[in-house]
Amino acid sequence: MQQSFAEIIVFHRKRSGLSQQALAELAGVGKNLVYELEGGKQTVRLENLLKVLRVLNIELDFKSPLREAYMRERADAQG
Amino acid sequence: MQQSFAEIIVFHRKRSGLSQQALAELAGVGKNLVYELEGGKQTVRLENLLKVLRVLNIELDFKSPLREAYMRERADAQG
DNA sequence: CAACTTTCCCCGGCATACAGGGAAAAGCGC
DNA sequence: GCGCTTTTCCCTGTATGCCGGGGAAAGTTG
Repeated sequence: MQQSFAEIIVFHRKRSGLSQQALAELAGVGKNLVYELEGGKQTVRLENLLKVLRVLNIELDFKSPLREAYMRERADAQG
Repeated sequence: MQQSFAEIIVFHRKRSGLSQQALAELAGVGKNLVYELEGGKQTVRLENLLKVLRVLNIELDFKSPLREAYMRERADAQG
């Protein structure tokens, strides 16, 4: 894929002029979690990653070869 | 924007002809985790979500308004 | 250099995600 | 109806993610 979420988080945080502590508070997580997230730790809870991404206005997207077929089926089912 | 990872996982798993148990084994996680993942549980470890997505050939992508600026900066720094 | 902010990295303790077993219910073909 | 497979949902022990505090190191500003 692209860069790790770690890099992206650091970049967005700094662009927002936030310290790790400030980001943590806005996201409602502990300061250590932000630190670990930025270190690329993968054993974090999805919930907490999402909280941080939300504050930084970053969205998560899924990609797969079957994705288009999925969209077609849904559109089909719903009209 | 898109569907939850839960829906996507179910869809891809069924398309692969796998049972929850089989997917769990391929991903190296417990069967209950697959069950919870498909139920949309957000308190799972990112690591485990990624393991399952990998088996199903689903990639994660990040999107943000600042993303382009990020890419430019990187390209700039590297070449 | 001094003063201040931020980041790094440790710890102690609590909360909870996880694996795996089991059993009832649901689905599916015959 | 009867089998067989799969899914749903419970339980329990263990592992570990998380928080808050703190202090050293690194960075920033003057």
